[in-house]
Amino acid sequence: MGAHRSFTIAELAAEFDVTPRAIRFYEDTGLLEPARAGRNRVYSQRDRTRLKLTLRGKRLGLSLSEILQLLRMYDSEADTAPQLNAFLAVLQSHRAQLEQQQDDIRVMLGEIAQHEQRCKRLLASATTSAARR
Amino acid sequence: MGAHRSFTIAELAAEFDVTPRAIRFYEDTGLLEPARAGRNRVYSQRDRTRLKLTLRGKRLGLSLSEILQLLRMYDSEADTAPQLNAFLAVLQSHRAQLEQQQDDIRVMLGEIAQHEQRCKRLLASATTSAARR
DNA sequence: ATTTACGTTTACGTTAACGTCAACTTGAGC
DNA sequence: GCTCAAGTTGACGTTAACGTAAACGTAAAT
Repeated sequence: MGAHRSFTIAELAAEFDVTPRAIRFYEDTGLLEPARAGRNRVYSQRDRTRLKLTLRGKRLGLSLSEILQLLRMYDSEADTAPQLNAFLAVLQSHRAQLEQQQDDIRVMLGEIAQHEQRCKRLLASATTSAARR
Repeated sequence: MGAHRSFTIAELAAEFDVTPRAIRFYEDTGLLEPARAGRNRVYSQRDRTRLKLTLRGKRLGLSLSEILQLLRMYDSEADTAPQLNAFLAVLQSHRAQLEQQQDDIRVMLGEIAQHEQRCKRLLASATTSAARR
């Protein structure tokens, strides 16, 4: 149960901490396709999932149109060999980009760790020299 | 030797595959501070490094102003305890964000792997069924 | 009956990050 | 002396991703 619950725009907005305006905007770009109850939008579990994927894509710096391409690819029924090969090519380049980001992150985390060490050393020496008085 | 080489705008543009316009724009925002030879810009190793850091930040989805803050923090001489603690707080939140991104990437790479498997299975079965004829 | 809360559409405003001219200047080569 | 390549400074244009305000509908609560 709750398997095909539905959501209002405000519920999704609260859950994912985005504005209703943003959610409607995502619909304009094709990322979401909510049903309607009269005028009002009704979001399915599928919409919720796509919203979650959208926000994850955004955190990684993808543009909305890039995210849309991904979502479309992922639930497209590619079956011919050319289609499948094209699909694979896109996946590869996407993977390469993610791996580049992983490297970037590793390097940055390393630098952060160094700065943290330095800060803590300085703080420690500051308090001990204060304590000596 | 080459230890404090200098660079023209075109050299940096070629090396990092960005336009001179972008590089000048980064200067406007404060990210770069090239010296001048008459009117012309002369970039030092330091500028080159900052450009590299800038582009890495961009790949991770940071805005130019965020990158500027980081660069400033990293070569600021914080020495009082309040400054150091503020510094540490920023580092922590930055680290948290990077770790979030790491998670996002892990999940996405997992999904990509699944799709790649599926594609390859389908391609294999397509060729074998073709070969059977 | 009328606030109040939540939703809608339409439309214009805004910020970031450059792209794209246009109109020079300047040094190197012919 | 002239051209050409590379650089310069404005200044305006563009795209993405919403924010914001106006004007309205509707259902529930007082």
